[in-house]
Amino acid sequence: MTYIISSMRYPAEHKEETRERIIHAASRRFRRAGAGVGIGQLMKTLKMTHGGFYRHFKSKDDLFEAALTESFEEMRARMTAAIAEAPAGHELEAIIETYLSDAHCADAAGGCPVAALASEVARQPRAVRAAFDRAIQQATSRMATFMTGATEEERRRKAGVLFSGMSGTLAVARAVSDEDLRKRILAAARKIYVEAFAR
Amino acid sequence: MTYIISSMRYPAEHKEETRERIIHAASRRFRRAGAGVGIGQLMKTLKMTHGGFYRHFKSKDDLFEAALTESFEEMRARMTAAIAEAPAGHELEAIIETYLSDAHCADAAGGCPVAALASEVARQPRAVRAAFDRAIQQATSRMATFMTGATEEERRRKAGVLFSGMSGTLAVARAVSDEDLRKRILAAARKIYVEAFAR
DNA sequence: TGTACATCAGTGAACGCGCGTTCACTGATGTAC
DNA sequence: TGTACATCAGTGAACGCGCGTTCACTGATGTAC
Repeated sequence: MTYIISSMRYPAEHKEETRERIIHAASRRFRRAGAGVGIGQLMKTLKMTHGGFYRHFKSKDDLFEAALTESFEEMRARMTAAIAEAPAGHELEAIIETYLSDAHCADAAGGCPVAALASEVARQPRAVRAAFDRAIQQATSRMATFMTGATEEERRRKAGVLFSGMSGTLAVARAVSDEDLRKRILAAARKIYVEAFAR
Repeated sequence: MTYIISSMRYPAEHKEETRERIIHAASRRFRRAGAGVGIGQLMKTLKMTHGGFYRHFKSKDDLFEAALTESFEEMRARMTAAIAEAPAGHELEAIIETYLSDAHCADAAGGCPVAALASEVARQPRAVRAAFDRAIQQATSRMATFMTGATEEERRRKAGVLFSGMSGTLAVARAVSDEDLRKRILAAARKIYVEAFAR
């Protein structure tokens, strides 16, 4: 297969880099504005034209799937950072406080894809939803390591409820138009979730 | 104002009935397929043409707001029925079991608008979001009457967290493609929420 | 080193389509006399 | 009771627009010799 690689006109990284730039921009755009974002608009922000898009993805759904997966990875990295900064034994508290922070609420583009897109994912084709399954299970497993509970199964179940619950609270807080109500929703949830899961 | 009423060519109920039929169909469609549903498609299901739509609503946003409000009312009625059937003292349990039932999960069109539309409401114009605020507060107040807690404020806060949390869990369960995973998510949430709030 | 050539990421016109909204109209109805 | 008229809910053509996707092309690049 060496001859295929050696016949490439551009360095192997070039195309891959463009692909990554598209995915990255898309992952932010989709989270901010929903799955209805157009490919034309998206490529324009990258100073490219829409035609080139199809050198990288076979369809918009294909991109959506890649962008969704990247969003989960990005979220995972954010949470890893929050956990790293937390005092030992307070990791779950840090997860809850970070996830339900006013900052995360204000930053849908850089935030959790579940809070931003869950109801739209339900209407996407199978491949996208299968990617969602995998990402959700991975995130839940990870969170389970910080939960209390006698069995792995119990910790996983608690983590799943906490995660999906927090995503709903964040989605509701974002939908609300009154600034004060939004802050109260988040504050109440932080308090109750910390008491229920991290004590 | 009698002369205005007496000058109407159709009985006063006729126009109002059509308006209600549009809102009702829209509230189901939006919940099932999202805010992107077209007015043409919608009117076709009512065996009407798109042009007539504007005799009843000044814009699509106007309809969306009305449909959202109706969805909340419908949900409220469903919950009232579930509560009425519950043994005394088990009302909150009934709310949780009904909300997180497999049946509710499978019926987005007839279910909770928060689970179906929260992330899309965040991108809607102010008027729609203001209607969402009102509906959420009303639903939370209602739910608070079944919560334990020393003060009204505490009961309200708990109700808000439970409600937004359950809506997130339902949204995630719907996004998931694996039937088994979906059922496990719902079952875990029913168990944990009942233990945490209804015991 | 210099030149001819092949590759292919990206361009931009074009496609068919459905969107939200407007508007001149139709025709069933109720009212006036 | 019968007829002329006014109302207005609903029709359907038309508008400008943006969508996802295709495709002939351009032109910068690396390779071959």
